[in-house]
Amino acid sequence: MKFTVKKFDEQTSARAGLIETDHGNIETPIFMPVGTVGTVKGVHQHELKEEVQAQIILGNTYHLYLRPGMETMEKAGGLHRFNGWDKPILTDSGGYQVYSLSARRKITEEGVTFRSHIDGSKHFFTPEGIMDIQRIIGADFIMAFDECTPYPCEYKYAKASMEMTHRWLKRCCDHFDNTPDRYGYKQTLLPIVQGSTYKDLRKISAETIAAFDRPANAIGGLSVGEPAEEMYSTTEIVCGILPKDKPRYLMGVGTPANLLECIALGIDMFDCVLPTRNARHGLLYTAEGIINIKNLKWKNDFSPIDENSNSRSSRNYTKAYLRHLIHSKELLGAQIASLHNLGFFLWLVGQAREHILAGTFPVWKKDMLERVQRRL
RNA sequence: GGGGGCGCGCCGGAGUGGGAGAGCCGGGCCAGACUGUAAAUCUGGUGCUUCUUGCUGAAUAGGUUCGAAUCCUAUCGCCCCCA
Repeated sequence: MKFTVKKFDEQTSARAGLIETDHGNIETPIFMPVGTVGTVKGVHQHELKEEVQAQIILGNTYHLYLRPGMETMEKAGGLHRFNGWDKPILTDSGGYQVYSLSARRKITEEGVTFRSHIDGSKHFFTPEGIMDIQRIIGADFIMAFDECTPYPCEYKYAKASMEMTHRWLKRCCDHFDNTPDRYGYKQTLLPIVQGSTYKDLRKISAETIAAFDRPANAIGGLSVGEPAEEMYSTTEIVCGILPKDKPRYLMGVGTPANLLECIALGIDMFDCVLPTRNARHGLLYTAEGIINIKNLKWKNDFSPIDENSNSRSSRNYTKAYLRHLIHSKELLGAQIASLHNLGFFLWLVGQAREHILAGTFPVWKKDMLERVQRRL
């Protein structure tokens, strides 16, 4: 993997860059659609490419390990071959499931035991094992095994958890560096900064992570319920420490406004389930504001869903029709809405990149920030 | 034509068979939530009102009773059986 910053914004910490991988290039800042179980819910791979213009998608270690399982993944020749996506893939390590499935797991220094949410069976994951699994999945970007702490989180717990995540990172790196790339293309390991919303912990964690000197770095433990201002101030501190010449990935973020603010703070990569989940629930993001397509006021609105969308279906189908589909729980509704939201998220980061390159980012961002938060 | 059964809130269902419930379970409808996906999920509201308050209310109209969704009469509607 190679990262080149094409341009630093003069007034903010935003940058436009290029990540080169064996599965193709990624222009940053970038939004990465989440495809937990090997599919971005409701969206075909060719639609991700041609309409959404996604450049990289996610998969999830915990979910893919449980189903279809590593035997199938290995026989398939990795996730790219399995799901037919030939561009880059990043897999989350299961660190988020340590948070989201907290009732079903037990953490020890050695690793985490999960009781499967599918059949209740027990599975023990170590940092080393998590590296092996992601190698087999064949992710271009492999995430370190961490603990994503909840919000709020007591200082004492946040500190102990962060220190354990750092020890796990050492184990991840050692094991990763002693195992070969699985399918003939380069795999890259990303460490994750933790420390909850405590500035001193975040500073320590960012310095510790930076010292590992990996090709890219991630920030975790945010977008777990903290106020947006906490997210921004924490991101700002961490970005001030993580090296400028390496990609910075803010995990699990976020809303269009979050993306704009965090791009300005120096984030290059984002992922979030919001555009796809909210699409299925009828919430649409547009450059003019947020639409709850289920609302009565769209019942007889026969204008296009979004005439400026990247997504062909958003230009061709009407609001009234999409409202009907979502109301009727028709699968096509979820598909159209997911395409729409992902198309918008990718358009938004693409525009951010163009304005950074053109030197017009701050002005554009100010205007867009106001627009995307409106309720239509 | 005769006999029997049943009628409540936007719809369906259960339940009750003199001491009310604007109650219960579905659904619809109206809103809200959702951030490295246990989520095509979850939460709230859905007679009127001055909305943490009162009021009206059990097909319709009467009646019995201290008190009726419940018992009686008539009418209307639906279902079943017999002719």
